[in-house]
Amino acid sequence: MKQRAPWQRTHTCGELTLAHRDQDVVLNGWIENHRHHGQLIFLDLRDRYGVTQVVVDQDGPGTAAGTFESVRRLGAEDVVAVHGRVRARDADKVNKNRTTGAIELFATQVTVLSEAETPPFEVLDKAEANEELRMQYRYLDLRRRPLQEALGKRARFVTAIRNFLAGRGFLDIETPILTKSTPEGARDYLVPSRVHPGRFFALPQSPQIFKQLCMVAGLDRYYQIARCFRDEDLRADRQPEFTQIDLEMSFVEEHDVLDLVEAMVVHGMREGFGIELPQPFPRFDFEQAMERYGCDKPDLRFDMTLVDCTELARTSDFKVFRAAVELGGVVKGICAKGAAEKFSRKGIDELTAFVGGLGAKGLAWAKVTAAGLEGSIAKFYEGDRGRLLCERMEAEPGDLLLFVADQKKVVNKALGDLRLKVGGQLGLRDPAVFRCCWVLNFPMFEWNDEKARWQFAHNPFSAPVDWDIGDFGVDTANIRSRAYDFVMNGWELGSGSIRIHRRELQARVFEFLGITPEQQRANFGFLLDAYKYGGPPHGGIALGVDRLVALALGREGIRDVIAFPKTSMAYDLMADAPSGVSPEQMAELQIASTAKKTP
RNA sequence: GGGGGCGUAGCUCAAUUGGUUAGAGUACCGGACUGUCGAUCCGGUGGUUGCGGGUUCGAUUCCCGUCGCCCUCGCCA
Repeated sequence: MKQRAPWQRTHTCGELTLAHRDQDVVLNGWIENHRHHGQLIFLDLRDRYGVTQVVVDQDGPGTAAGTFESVRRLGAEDVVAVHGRVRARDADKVNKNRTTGAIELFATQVTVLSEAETPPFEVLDKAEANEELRMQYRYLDLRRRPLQEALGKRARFVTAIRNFLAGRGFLDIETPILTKSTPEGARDYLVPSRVHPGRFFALPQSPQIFKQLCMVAGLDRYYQIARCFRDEDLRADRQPEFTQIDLEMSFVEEHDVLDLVEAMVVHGMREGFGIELPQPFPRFDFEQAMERYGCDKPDLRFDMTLVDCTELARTSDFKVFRAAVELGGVVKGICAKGAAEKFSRKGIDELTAFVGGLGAKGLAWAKVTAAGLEGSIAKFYEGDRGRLLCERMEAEPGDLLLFVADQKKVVNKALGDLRLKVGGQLGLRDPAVFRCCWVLNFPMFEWNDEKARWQFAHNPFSAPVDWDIGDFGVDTANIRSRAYDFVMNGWELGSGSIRIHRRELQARVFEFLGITPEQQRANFGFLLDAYKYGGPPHGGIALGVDRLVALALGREGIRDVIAFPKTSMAYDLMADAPSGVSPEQMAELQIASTAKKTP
């Protein structure tokens, strides 16, 4: 039989019920609250599993001498062991808000395991404290239910993912944290090398190249819950270090990866959060997503798709529409079902200002009534013209129509964002509803105005849709890559591709982007070399765990699902990191700081 | 790097047009109380108004600078 010290718990603070009545038990936990009634004291004892009420009666049967006096001095967050007997409460004294509310622990002896100073903020779920303080004393904030629940479900989710992938033959393989800096992409976090003075490791922005080398190695199926590091400015959904479900498979095409990841996400969401995702996830071509939703990460919780009305506008009496078409632009609209009454003139003015901020010159609108259209474009769409427009927009009386006319890029951006805004105002973006989709065939390259050259739209290892493409310089903007994004509720949660697996093609891509053979050798030589010795066709994906968990739990940002996050200035308020180091350490590494202020 | 918001008691917040001794709730400390569960009642401690400077007879309030936190644009292949 297992040894148990006298103070150690027999049960947790979440599990005692009427089934345990009259049993002698020991609980360990933190004092969450205490209520004194003269000769009677109530303690709420908390651990990860719940809260149980402890009663200490000065003259109670079996109450050890001195117990009451010592308990009287206890306060919030003291850590104690309570010996006692489980007692059923009278019917009128049951606390229905707690799973343990039907019983209480009648204490015979209370041992103080650790005394606590008054905490800087109250460790109660309902107590408010600003985030700065909560981050500084993260270990106290972590005692509270919102964070404990987030970390608990996150762990369940990750375990489910591991089980899923392990069950399908994936190997969990660790890749280096100390690795090589590469010029493209995000800024690297650097680590100086002592034994190679003047040289630096970089922390990985992702395990990308190593997982591809795993494929060259014939490991066939790789996965890793991988920490990634990027030294860029932060947002609510970005931390300097974050976690990805990273995986790669050999001898596969897009549908193999997508099918597997879809099943994995469904499994993880179910096991981790009890969320059932509707399947299959729709798959959109990049172009199709842009046309219908105005963006490459559609929020499918509601419809309100962008409808092209360019042909109808071509012959319109409305000069703004006709002029846009004549200049090679497009006219598109969205139909907000039943929204006519929900948007006043002022509300529509606000929408106009909103799209104005996105580059649109204006917002044409009409409310659909049984008698026809009302609104800014009504007089140009009387009678049949109006009927045709409504038909095109699939609009019925009570609907609100919103149109933007401009160059395609502007229209898609303006209407795409407007769709999200109006959808939000109409309550169509329910945080308890989850809709996923895939977006495929992204452009391979995009033009960088600033640098006046083409650059990777996704990553330099994504294969072009046409394996045997001759010249990347011809019709560059229309070359598609075999890249795909996983999207949930308008959040990009994953990104991957079928990779280039032949040295010659990879080298040509680099060359097209102006990376010289010397630079290729210096930065990616080991990957190019590896392909000399037989690289299998392969592809994979990386999913952002922090964002996925935050979304599933309806949290505002990913700090709420990370145990020890950093501030938006990439600072750890609890550990005080980064910090200065001694001159000796600097000297040993043969580095010097040029910072104006020394920490 | 740019824009915006915030900073007052341990915590959450208030303080009129720039004007008396900067208040309230809560926490904390002391007292009363044998059925509370956000206990209640009585009393008390607690302030570099983030920091530095300026304007003023007088600054929490206005101005300049600075630090920190949050949001956001750029950035994040």
